[in-house]
Amino acid sequence: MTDLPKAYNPSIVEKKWSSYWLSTDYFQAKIDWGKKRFSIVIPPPNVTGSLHVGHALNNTLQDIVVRRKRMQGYVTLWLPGTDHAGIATQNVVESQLAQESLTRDSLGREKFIERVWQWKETYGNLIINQLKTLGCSCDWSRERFTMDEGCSRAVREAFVRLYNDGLIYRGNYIINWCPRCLTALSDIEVEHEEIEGKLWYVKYPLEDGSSFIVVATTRPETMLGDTAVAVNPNDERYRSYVGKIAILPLVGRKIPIIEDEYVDPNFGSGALKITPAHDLNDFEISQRHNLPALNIFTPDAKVNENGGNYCGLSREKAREAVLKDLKAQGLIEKIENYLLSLGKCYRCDTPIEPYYSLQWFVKTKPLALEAIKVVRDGRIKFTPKSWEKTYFDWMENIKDWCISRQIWWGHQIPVWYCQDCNKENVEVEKPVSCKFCGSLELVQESDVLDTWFSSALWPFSTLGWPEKTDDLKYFYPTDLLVTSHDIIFFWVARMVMMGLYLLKEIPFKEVYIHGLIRDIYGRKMSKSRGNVIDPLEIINTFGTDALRFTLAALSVPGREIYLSEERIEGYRNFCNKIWNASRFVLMNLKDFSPQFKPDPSTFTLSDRWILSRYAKTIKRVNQFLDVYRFSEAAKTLYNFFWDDFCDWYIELSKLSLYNGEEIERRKSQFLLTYILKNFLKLIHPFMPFISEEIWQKLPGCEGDIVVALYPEEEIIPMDEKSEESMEILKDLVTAVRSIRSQLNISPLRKIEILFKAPDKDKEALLRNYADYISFLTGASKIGVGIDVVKPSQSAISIEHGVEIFVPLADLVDIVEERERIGKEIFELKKELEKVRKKFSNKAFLEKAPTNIIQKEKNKLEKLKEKIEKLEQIHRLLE
RNA sequence: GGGCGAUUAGCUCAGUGGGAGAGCACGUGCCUUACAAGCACGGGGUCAGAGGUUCAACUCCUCUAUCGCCCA
Repeated sequence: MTDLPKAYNPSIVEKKWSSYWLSTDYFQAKIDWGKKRFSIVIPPPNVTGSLHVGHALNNTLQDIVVRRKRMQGYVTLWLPGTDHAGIATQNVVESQLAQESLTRDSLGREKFIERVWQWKETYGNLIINQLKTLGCSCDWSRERFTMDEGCSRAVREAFVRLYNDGLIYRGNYIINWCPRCLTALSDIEVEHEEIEGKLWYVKYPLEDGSSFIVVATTRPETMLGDTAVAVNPNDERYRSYVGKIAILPLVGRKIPIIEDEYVDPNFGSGALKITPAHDLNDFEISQRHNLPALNIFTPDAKVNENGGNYCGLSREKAREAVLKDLKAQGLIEKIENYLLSLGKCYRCDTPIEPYYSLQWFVKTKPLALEAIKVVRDGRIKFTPKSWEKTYFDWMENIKDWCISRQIWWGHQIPVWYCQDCNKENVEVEKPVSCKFCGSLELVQESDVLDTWFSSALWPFSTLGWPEKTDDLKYFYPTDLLVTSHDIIFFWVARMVMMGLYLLKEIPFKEVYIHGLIRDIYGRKMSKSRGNVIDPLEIINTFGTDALRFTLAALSVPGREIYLSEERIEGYRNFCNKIWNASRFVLMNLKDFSPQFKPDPSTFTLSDRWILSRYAKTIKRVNQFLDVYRFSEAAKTLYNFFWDDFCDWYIELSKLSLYNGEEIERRKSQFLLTYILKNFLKLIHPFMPFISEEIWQKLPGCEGDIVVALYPEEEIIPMDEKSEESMEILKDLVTAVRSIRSQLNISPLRKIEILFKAPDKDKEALLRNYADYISFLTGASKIGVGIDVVKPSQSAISIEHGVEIFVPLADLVDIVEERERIGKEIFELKKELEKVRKKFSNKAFLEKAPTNIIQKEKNKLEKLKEKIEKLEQIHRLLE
């Protein structure tokens, strides 16, 4: 007897194998120039906190790919690591400080950064441990961090090269400023939200006192920084105003009225107030007309000294005050409701302030050209392909990338300003003296780089670049990147640009884009909504394998994932099913010898059938995984195991295990073990733990499943004939069971069944496998023949032309039975009518392919035959 | 405003130019010596709407409606 418990207990099993695997070197990629290799780098999770279920999805999919490749014999590298996540991490550490009534300024830059490193140690380790809990088979000996020494060196090297090639510059521009994070952001770090706002029409008096010009604005408070009013040159209404001077209300500044093509005459009043320091479009117009840019806000978005009386007010208060004063002076003409798009910081949700300031930029157009080309050429392939369009659209309209951040946590920009000659020294390592004037007075740029700058180098900085390491030579370019569509611009696109620019080589050959996880209402998961699913909680409740399998089963390309606990529970039950089926097999291996090889000529129909089903399963699973159709692969495995193996094969194997000859029993033991063993290998990438656990218990399974050979299309042939015969038997069994169920016959009551076969073949099949049927239907006696006569009182059914009679003198209600058969005839006739209609259509016979016509003909014949038989019986019941 | 995706059983979702599927939920009967986290049987859908292409449309095309996402 086996000592397996009745229910699968994941937690013990998972801990055991997790630590066992880590004690081996299976996950370490050892360079072997003679072998094919597969490499992939992890999208490094942010060290801001713990993993969420989105990470679980991302890493499960990677692990499925990686484990299969490893089992297929590739030298497989999955390189793990974490991301320093500049602003986000700085924010969480700052709120931690706030709880101790500290601020980063009170601590000072150096102490603060120390604190962040402490945070990184804690949460970086937590994340790595969570990945291990999830079963990720990463090469932990190669773990990296975006701010470790090597990655930092790579960042400086990349910066210097870009700078020397003129692709990095510093300049005064309008950038997106977060008044809470107190830093510049790039365009894509701003999230736009449609809000209901207002459009205020404000009268600006003309200097000559003749009249007013009315401007329309959604942000009246910014008028404090206006330096012009612009109209469209073709706008007849304002022709006479152009060249005149307006007096800025509340401020009294004299500002010119200019003309510019940008102005849309149909928007608002057709006259646009120009605030160069706080609006991108205004800034561009101001550049064309040499207008000054007047900054009216402090970094935390309060009005500064340029705002006169309003100085010190927040943006919101300033708006109220300005409107109140304008109204008092009768300068508001009208107010309209208006839908406007409000930019918010992607890290803290604070409304962004367009801000004129001195920042560092990457000139992206030249980089984008190459990056577009490699995807067009198919050198990089997206799955699903539709994301390529998104990629192109963005790349083709790319804007320069603001990379400087006014925060402390990150890679400090490798630029040293000479205090004597004011020139920029841009170097990989800190220079001793100014290379222009020899001065020793050098001060490093205090800004740090955008987090995504270092992420862009991840696929090669982690392999040793800029050194020409063996790792880099062997593993670069990587084979695959698995990520979600929300960071195609942030990360994927930039890795392509940087890889091509710095290494003249793509960073990866394929990109698989999976969906985002949402809750059952389709909402994004977020901590503030309180709808996050904690993967560790799920793992505690249902087990890691159940979670992994669920995530894979829900991963349909191009679709978001709606996750619910019910679904996970269902796959937990599947784990239990695997467990118990294995338990059954193990319980029946008493005299099993792994050396025993059965003679295939002793295989019965169900043996040949399950082997054929198994062969198809291997083929389909491999085909689906090759194109990243995780859900189809998962479903194939699920259906094979539960529906074919458990529901039919195991049941039928009981015949030979319990009642068969020794040779037959041994044959069944062999096949049960064989199928189970190979199924475990097939499912191992999805369910690493339970598969390893059972593998280790099964006799004849050598070594560890982690490195067992993944089943490929085998020598085992598909056997359509056996599948067909088995289908017939299954349908007949179901028909009899259905009779039992409908007539409420107790499962304990033995019944007699008579089969009237339509031909010799079916007669032979039924005679040969009558034991299957009696076992599966609980029949005590089975009669088979071509000229069986329906017993007077019996339930009847017809499947595959076989008439099934279950004599039940006391149980069949003739009236009810007549009614039931009448109903079935009616349904069949409806079906028949549909098929007949096809044949009455001449064009169908002329144009449809012959195999389809044949198929329809068969269908027609079968329907006719079945109806005829049923009608006969129907008449008999009168 | 531009682009993308979705609309299939009560719920969550697969699927395919030629017989509408799964899981969960539901109903009925079963503690059948692997499994009640189970077994058996069953009910349930004008495949969003309209038009078109085709011998044939849930599937391809167009439009409409609703929902979601991205970009400006």
